Amino acid sequence: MPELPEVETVVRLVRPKLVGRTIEGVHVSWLRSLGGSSRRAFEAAVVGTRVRAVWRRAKFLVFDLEREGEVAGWLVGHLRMTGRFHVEPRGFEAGPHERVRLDLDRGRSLHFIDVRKFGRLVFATDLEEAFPALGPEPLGEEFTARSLHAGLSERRRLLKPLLLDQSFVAGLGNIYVDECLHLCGLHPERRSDRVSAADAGRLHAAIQSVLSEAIEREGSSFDTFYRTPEGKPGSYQHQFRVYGRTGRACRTCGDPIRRIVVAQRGTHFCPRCQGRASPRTRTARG
DNA sequence: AGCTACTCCTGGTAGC
DNA sequence: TGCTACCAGGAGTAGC
Repeated sequence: MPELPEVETVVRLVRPKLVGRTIEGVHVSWLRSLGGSSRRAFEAAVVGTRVRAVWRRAKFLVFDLEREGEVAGWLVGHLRMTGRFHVEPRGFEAGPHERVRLDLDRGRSLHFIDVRKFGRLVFATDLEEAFPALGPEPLGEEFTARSLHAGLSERRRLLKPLLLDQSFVAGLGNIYVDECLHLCGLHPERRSDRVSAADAGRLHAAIQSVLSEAIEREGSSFDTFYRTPEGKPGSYQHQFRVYGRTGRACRTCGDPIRRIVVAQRGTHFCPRCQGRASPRTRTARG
């Protein structure tokens, strides 16, 4: 599932191939990938524009578009579970899962490929409107141990669903949350307001080190879905401490990794290294 | 405020 | 072999 490290990898690899290119045509095979726009409106908005910049916010990819030097809007992409971007020579056969294709100058095309069709490539004239409420970037300066501890303290939620909440911190997903919680030794069902400042500091450090290392390794590929725009798998999956390791030995203590379901998400953790969940009493009815 | 359930989707796989 | 049933999961939404 593409999370921040995978999206960052895609942005870095696709940027040099897209910046400066003009969009000469579009081909849409799955209308809903456009997020509610019609083919005609999308085409009118995008064809003839030039890509000025490619960047990332949370798990969104953003292409700044200009027309005759003026801002013409933005293309906002989200890979969700199975989305991929590839830049290939014109005529490249991207297969049955291509949803949108942008034909570029200099004989190239950008392919948006998405098996499960949850991903989006949306044209926006207002960036603020295009994004949902997003918390700080976990690798940005705003996100500190202190701010994390303050945020945890003012909510009363279970750690795992809170860390998955993009309005709390933007960019983590199911895999990296499990990895971060194991690294800092916190149970996914610990209540957020019961995390000490010291533990929040460890969690903060864990988030930054897991994400940075995953970016260095170009993300994680453990099934056929995520590949870089060069078609290569990432390699962070070899570092997984808990994700997908149910029943196997914890790399720290040797006890078996357990899988439970928290907030409808498969959740992997070491019962010995990650302590106890907070008791559920008094959380539901106050 | 915070929880669960449901929705969108398809490929893979378990069970028969 | 071939069928059905079910699962994974990011994020939005509805309802309690």
